[in-house]
Amino acid sequence: MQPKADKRFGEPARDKGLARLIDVARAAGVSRSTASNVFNNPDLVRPNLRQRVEAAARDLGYLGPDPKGRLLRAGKFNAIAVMPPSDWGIVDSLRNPVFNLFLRGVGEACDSIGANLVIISDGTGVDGIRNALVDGFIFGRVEHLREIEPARLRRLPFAVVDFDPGPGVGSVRADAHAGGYAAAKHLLDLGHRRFGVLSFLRQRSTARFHPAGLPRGPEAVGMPTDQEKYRGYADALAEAGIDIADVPMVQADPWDKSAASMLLDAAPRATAFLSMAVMQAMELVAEARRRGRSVPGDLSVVGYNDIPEAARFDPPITTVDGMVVEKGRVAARLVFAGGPPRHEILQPQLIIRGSTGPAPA
Amino acid sequence: MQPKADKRFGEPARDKGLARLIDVARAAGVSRSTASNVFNNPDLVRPNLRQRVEAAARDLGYLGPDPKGRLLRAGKFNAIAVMPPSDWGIVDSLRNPVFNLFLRGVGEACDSIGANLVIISDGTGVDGIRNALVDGFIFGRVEHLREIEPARLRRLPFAVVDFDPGPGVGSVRADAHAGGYAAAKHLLDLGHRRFGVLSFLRQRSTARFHPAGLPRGPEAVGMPTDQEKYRGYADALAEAGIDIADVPMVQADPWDKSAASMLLDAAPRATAFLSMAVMQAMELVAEARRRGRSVPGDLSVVGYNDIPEAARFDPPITTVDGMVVEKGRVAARLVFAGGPPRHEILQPQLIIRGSTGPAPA
DNA sequence: GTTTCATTTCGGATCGATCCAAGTATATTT
DNA sequence: AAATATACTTGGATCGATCCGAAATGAAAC
Repeated sequence: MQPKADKRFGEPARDKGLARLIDVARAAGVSRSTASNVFNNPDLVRPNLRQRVEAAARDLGYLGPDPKGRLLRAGKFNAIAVMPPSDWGIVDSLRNPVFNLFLRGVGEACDSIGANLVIISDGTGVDGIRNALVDGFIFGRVEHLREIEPARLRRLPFAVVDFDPGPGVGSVRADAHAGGYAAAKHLLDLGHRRFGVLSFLRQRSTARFHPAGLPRGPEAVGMPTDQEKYRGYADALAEAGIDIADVPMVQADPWDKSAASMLLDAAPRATAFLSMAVMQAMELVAEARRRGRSVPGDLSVVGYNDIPEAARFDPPITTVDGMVVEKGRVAARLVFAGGPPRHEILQPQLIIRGSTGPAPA
Repeated sequence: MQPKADKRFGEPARDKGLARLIDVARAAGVSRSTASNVFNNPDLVRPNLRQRVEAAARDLGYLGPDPKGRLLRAGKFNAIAVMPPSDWGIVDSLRNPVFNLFLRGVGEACDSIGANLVIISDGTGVDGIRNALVDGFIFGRVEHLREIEPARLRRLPFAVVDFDPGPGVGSVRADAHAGGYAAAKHLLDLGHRRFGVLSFLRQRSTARFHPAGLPRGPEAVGMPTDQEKYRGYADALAEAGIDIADVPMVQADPWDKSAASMLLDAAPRATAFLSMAVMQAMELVAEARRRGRSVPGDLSVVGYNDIPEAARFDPPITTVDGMVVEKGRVAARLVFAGGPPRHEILQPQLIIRGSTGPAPA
């Protein structure tokens, strides 16, 4: 993904025939400081001098102070970096609809203060962090402390999402347990008692079917947040006397289209499905309909995270708003705010739409 | 959109208690150059010295050369800027599904050479261009030459999309005429003879219905590319003896949901619809179905541009692949390549899916 | 016509690093 | 052991601007 950016050095402005501030100053017969002021504090310079400098600048084709030099003094980049998850590139970040939501949140905060948004190519690579020309970092998804170590060493403000790296670092997360709980509770309230679960796989591989619940160990249900969702499901089901270990589950990569099909085969009598991803939920609904089962008549599906497409889907998908946009906003604010690191926890909201209905009699 | 980013200057590293290269060098009892080499050309430094410098760096908590200083010498940012269309912010760029496609193309090129992608907040503002810490610019959508003038003055490589600013500037565009032509031709080949057109409005306002074709003047059919699509439609229809001036058209903002409804009312007998936006096409299909008309049985719809959602839609939308991702790729390559400005023209492809079928008998 | 005070202008120092020509230590050859 | 080749190190210059205290200018006051 990164054949080490070409290191040929840019030529100095002089050699390119470009005017520098000092050239303008000389041409106008004033000092560098005065010329600088013409561009940055015009009020301090008397009109006649100012005009002379401006004329000189025009003649030399000088547009204004070079950001490089200015930057060196100012020490501020007016930009914030988003680090894509470990093994992603820029494209993956842009393509993933949920991450896109997150970027939007960050972008909103950037827009509001006029800062630029930088997506780092070399994700969590040390070089990417060391050389990024930004005032702070946002880590889109982190699994290990060591991924954020270089940022801490650079002593730039940064924030981490969906991962609590301890007291020294700002972080935002959504209460995925509450989100999962709400999703399952909704289906229970509608009278459903036979469930199926669609979950992420941590590593890329083909879909797997688990006839009886959660295999043990950390690798089990995807990312830590997915494990929280799972426990949220489990707790809600438990209240209705259902042991989630008895609920069939398919684990699959989001791109794996066979997952929906596999789950419907595996849980032929289930009427309620909990999906940890809204894309998988849509795929499940589509597959169910292809098989002639009506949604939400015969079966109900709840997704997780709310992308715009879910609302346009036929039927519109009932899903949990995982507060992803808000997460981006908050993360950016944590970085811009400076100050002592804070930890924010957001509350997901269930959004009831058309993919869920009463359990069939 | 931009309350002028806070200009407080970052403090010098010294004052923050941060070590600089020179501090490390002093602590290790070597020259700055040698210390620099330890980080950049370790092979040049004998092991014992190197270890001394590394130890000193560790003791002082120095991670490596500060990108600011390095940058000043190197003159290269290893980043490329995307300028959102004039009145957009970062959020708008990320939200718009077609622009997102474009960003992906740019991102792909960035990933391949390990460069960062910067989305500029102050779109075409002069300051945004003047101060951006990037090696080149890509203008996502430009309507006036003056918008790119600051970039030209900065003498950084840049490329423009869907707009031909003349020989001096690199540009990429898709042949929208060909795309429009292909869309209309496809419907004609299927036997359709009664059409309706759904087009963009240039300015935000409520949907407008044009019972008889294109009003004159440049403001007529949205952006210049849309005018090309329109002429593409017109030329294809003309070959079948249909004057596009007789085809009902609704112009609307993409977000305006009333447009689909308005067009169906206005063209009750039409069986074929040409939409300049794929989102509008989906909305039109949805509305038609809501009215009990089958797609593609009773009527056919062709969109323009291919977003992933279109393929997942029920029915999958027949649309023109406007080569948006490729546009992004090419634009980025034009910028990275340097050399004399080139002008690339891409050929759109019709993608036949489920929203079009034979005209009803 | 000085003196006083506010307004402009100036030049040296600085931001943090890298390049480069020149100098010094080490290794090799004879 | 001296001469030469090679491998490391070094300090000065530089990248392009801004800051800041001091100097110069101009206006107002006496």
